[in-house]
Amino acid sequence: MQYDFNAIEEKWRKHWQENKTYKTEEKEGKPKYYGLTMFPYPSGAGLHVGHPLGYIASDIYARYKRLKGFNVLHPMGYDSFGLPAEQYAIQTGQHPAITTEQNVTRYREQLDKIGFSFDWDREVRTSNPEYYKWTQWIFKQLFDSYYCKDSDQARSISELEDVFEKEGNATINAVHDCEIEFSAEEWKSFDAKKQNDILMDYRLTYLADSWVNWCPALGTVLANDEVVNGVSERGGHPVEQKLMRQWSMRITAYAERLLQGLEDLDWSDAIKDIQRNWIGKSVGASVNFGIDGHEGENIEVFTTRPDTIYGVSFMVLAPEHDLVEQITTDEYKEEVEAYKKAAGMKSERDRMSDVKNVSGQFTGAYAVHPLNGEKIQIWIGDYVLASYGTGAVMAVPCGDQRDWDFAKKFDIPIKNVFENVDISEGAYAEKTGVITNSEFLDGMKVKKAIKRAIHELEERGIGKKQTNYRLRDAVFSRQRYWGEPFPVYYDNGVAKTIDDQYLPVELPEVDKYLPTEDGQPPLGNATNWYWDEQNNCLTGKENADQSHVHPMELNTMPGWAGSSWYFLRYMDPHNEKAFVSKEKVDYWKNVDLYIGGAEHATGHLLYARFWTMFLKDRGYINFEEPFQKMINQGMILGRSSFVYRLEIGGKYPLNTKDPKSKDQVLKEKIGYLFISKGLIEGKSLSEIDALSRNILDTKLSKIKSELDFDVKRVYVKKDLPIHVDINLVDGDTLDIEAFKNSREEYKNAEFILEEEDGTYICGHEIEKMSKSKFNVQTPDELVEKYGADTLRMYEMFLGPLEQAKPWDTKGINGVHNFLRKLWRLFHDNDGNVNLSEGEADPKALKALHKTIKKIDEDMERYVFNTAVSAFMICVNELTDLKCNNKAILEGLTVLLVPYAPHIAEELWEILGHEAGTVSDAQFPQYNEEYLVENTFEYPVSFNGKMRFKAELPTNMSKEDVEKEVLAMEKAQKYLEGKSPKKVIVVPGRIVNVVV
RNA sequence: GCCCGGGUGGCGGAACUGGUAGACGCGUUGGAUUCAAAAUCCAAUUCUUUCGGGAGUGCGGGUUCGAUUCCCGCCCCGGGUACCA
Repeated sequence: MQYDFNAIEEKWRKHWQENKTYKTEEKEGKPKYYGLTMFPYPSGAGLHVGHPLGYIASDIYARYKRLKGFNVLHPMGYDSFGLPAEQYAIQTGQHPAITTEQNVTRYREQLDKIGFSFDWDREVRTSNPEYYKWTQWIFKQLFDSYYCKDSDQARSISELEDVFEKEGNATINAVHDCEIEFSAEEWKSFDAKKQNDILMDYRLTYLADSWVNWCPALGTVLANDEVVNGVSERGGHPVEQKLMRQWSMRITAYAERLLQGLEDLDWSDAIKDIQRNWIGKSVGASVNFGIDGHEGENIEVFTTRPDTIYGVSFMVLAPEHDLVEQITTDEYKEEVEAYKKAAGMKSERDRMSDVKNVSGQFTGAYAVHPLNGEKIQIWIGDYVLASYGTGAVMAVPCGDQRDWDFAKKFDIPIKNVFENVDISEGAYAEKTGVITNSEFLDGMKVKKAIKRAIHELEERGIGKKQTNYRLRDAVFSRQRYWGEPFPVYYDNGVAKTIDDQYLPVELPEVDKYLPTEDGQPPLGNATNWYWDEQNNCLTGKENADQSHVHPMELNTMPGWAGSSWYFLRYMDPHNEKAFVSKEKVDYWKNVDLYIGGAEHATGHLLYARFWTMFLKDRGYINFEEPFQKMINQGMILGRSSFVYRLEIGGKYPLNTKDPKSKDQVLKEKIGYLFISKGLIEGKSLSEIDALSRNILDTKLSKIKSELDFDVKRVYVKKDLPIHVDINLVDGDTLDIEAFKNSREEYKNAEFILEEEDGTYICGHEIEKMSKSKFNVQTPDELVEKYGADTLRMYEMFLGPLEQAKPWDTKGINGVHNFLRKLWRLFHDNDGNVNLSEGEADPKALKALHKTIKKIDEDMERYVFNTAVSAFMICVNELTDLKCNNKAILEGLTVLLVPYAPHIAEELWEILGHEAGTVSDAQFPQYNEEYLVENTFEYPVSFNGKMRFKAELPTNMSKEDVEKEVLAMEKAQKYLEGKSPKKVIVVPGRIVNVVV
């Protein structure tokens, strides 16, 4: 029998499904392994070959761990709330749930074909009410918590209320936005609304007004990168800044822990760095500067260099700073207003890209240096951002390049506080050196001076040590339909959460998915979207006038809500009493290996860490990092093909009016003309025109009679590359007939072909895979043609997992041939099973054990491509040895299970084992004895150049090796009669002779 | 600008701590088998050469008996980030 992969793979897929081979077990005495891949958003386009890359690696690892005797949890699910389905719903009216269901079905079909060992009984979908019930529940937990800085953890908000009740808020050390201080008595005297408002300032998820990019035409808020030049990227509608009351997550409370936690994670440095930058910790001091003539007013600045405080020569406020209006003198009012206006006109993007142009405006006011009492000018400048720190800086031009540029531009004196440092050409920003001209800091090194300065500032009550983070609280509201509804209603403006027993609050039906006419989010269209406090159910607007009926929250949660905790649900997916049981989460703990794209570095991967820390604080789980080790798979790039369309134009008699529209007519009449790549490569337009002359003239003469205007001739304007579907191209050769049939307008297209062989050659380029580039390779066709085992191995063989690489099917034959060669080891020339029993050949044993060792090492290093090579080498060697020994082939079969599970099952059965049991076989034990060599072939180098090889016993001493080698005839030749200066012998490695 | 990652044959890539550069696969060329094809097998394949050799891991230098690997300077590509005080 030939290697019939179709039959084999179908057989085993069915077997695995029917026997639930990959059901997760928690057998006693076995260690646990939790392997996870980022779950996909089920888009309409289906999977392309890039998707399974990470899944295959993850599957290989999970299967490997299983063979190594682990209880393995390897689940899969769908991140099924999201924009594309909603967009589609807006266009077609089809409910996003239906679209999602269809897409999930398609994904599942595709995934099933690749032979993954997922335990599908544990599938989760974030859009399922049974799932988002618990997303809502976690939201409520956050709502009912505050962050206590003393114990450095989240605690119940009721504890906080107790404290308020007893002591007010003066003693409490919590993360909050509360601007007032109150006593216990005052607290008790506040009405419920006021108390709720205050608690809101402490909650870990809270309502606050935040500035957003509001697009009235789209009825939604846009992310910064969706706004281009002040208009929406999609559609070009105007965007305005608007204050909106929205839910936020107090992730900033966790800034330090999110930063410190990175230390112990086995993630790539790239991702850690991105998170570190995002959190953006800077340590320094806040300092208060008085304002001349404004008693009691202060400018608070944040600086990381308090040691340079004597180098301050001016102050800069952000143009939006609150104090600007108050302190600007009459003399400068006009200029300051003008500057503010100009700065306001600039988009953030403009301000970013315009780094070199320094601008600013003097306010006429002076600050008072808190240490030496000097008067210093106060300026405004748009290089100072209102949103970072205090929106004001003390400018130290000798130590900061931006301040230096500013001082130079406006002729402000620069004071040097660094000993023996020249600052005539630029600022000195290094954190080394000795401070001078700074009174009590003179002669101190920077580090010491910083400490001393802070000490002094604190002593004199003008400043304090402070740490700043760039990280902002995360907005948690979306003006969308297809997301988790908030379990929240508003009783006279006070947000209240719905009791746990009535969760989930299910997403209501709406008749359209757009915002309402008065700009409310889509949920404003729902008929039953009021909460009846008395009957604990949703009800309609008609009951809204009853005192116990209140409007529901109209926003929904963002995409990252469901994905922030999904890894926990897999442990206990059907639990109706808890998001996960204590028992399950204590068993499986965090994810041992997480595989996914690097693009989620500041989104999902940060939020999931935040929620995990929070859930730990509240005692639901006992670890605080979700993903212990992570690998980010690189993107698989597509190979796009291009055809080159000739853009034509006409030469008209003089005085012809409106040649453009006549060109258009010509274009339509003449139709599409494509030219092969070989004819335009490196050619000028006039050369191309000359090549096309014949066909153009013929064409023109044919249609001339149909024209109602005169044309002298037709010429080539340019050659326009157009993406062509890669399915119509073989290598670079276009299937012209198929291309013509692919689109109505190409039916009558004409082609200028290669002169040599009359083919049409396409151009190509490596790009991101996307539908619009017609370069998407789906796994399905490859599975059909070569089988899943081949696809799995080929995707791994392509190169290191983390690296981006172009997809090219050219090499897939090689992997497929390998599997066929493996098959032949078990069969004779007629295709009958042919195995031998008994002792194995030592050479075969060596081949096998070398491979065991290599696979083991590669798996421990998470290197998959070289493992495939190792299998190939092994099969090549066994083929050369004509080895059909059962014991050897058995070992090889088990080794291969993670990579090619279908053929491994089949061969396992052929070897006489119970069907379907190879996944739980034991990984072969490596035995070093088989690899012991008696001799080693020493490469002999002269002056570092390898000249010849010398086979010598491995146990020979250094001295003897030297003697033997030098005595050799070949050595004499390279010595040229001289005696060697030095001979280096590294036993078992190399001999190097220095002449 | 700053911070990461990378640059090795025609192509994907290998070489774990400095020790035979180019494993493995693709492609290409030649051959065997076959009526023929598919499949399979064998051989060659970094460049250059006067067939002795010479050069060679982005470029220039250095350390070393020996450098793809370590150090210094530069160039190019990919990703992240951005007046962060």
